[in-house]
Amino acid sequence: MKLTASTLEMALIGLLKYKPQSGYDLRKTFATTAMRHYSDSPGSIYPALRRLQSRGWIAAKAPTQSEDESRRGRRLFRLTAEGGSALSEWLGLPVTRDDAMYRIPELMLRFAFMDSNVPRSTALRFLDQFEQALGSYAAELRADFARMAAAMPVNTGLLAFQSGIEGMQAQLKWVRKARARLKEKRQ
Amino acid sequence: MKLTASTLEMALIGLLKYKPQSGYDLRKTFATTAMRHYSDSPGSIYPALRRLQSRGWIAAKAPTQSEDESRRGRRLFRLTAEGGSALSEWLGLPVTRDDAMYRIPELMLRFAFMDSNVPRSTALRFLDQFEQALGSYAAELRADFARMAAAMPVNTGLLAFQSGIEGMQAQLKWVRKARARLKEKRQ
DNA sequence: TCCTCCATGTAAAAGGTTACATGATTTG
DNA sequence: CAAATCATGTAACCTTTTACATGGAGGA
Repeated sequence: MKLTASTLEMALIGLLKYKPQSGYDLRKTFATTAMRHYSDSPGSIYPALRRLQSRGWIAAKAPTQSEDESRRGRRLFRLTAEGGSALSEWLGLPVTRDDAMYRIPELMLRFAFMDSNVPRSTALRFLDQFEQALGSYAAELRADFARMAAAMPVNTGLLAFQSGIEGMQAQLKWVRKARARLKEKRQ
Repeated sequence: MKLTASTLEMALIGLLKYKPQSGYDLRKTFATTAMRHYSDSPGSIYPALRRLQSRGWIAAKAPTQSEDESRRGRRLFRLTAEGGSALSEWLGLPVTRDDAMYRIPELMLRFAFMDSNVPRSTALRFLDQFEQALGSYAAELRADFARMAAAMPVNTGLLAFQSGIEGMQAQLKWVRKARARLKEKRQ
């Protein structure tokens, strides 16, 4: 079995955990909601659903029904037990420095799906690790900035670089606020 | 001729405009500097250089030399006149709402390369258009947020969404500061 | 000569985009 | 039933990732 799944696949898994849906439903979600960064093209969704199905993570809603397998028309998918485990495992993965450097969107997707899928402690650990990873990244960025300012007399280049730094600082600020929020409402 | 080029290709073009370099030099830049978000794998760089060469945007440094074409070893590439035009055109492209929603990294790459390649007025127009696009995007995000807060009782989901909003606000703040910087130093 | 970097080449697989095709279902 | 819309399928192409292969240059 494949050990890694694409971000699109995990987005599908998370949405199907919420409730069984058709490929078309999922496409509409990607097309019209805050998840619009994921492709809503049939050429990405339907093949992804096939992969997930052949991996055993999702299944057609009523697998025992005697319907013709090759029929067309609306087909609901649901998450299997294996798919649920895969989701939980993915949500509980440690946050690495590389994640914070290259995969922020995936991290935010993970965090978004944590509610009602993993205990709050997992979300809090995620935020702690995220903060640490961002701190480590910040050190690297400062070194880069020094090297860059020395080597190139490039105005817009330095400004573009600063945009990255400020984005990271905003992310760091968010992490701290999010943690405070999660702790405060001790449900 | 292809009308669009990948972001990696434009990154290569911009670096080659700065000075002629070998594929290995470019790989090292991607591996060790602030441009590390671009792939430094040989499987992406060398094929990309081939594509640019066959498109006429770059050429081997001394094209008239009688060297064996199929030799290995270090080979410098330089930007051609066509490549320079393609770069200028790309830098001068208008900033759309879709750019601000889906292609921030490419926008920042464009801005980084503007210095010494296009007049300052182009950079200022870029920032104006970027600000307007971000404002349009912000309206959409607010609508999303309202719909989302009503539809889902998801804590971490809403928090993740806020991270996106705050990132956009940080970007907006940066745009204004960058414009002030560019205007102040009236070189 | 041997070893170690430097530097480029390439094949296979995976995933996404675009564009088109086609089967169902609803509505007038 | 005709038209529009819902819903899925798929083929061609492109780029990237991964992994491995190969050639050149310099030092011990």
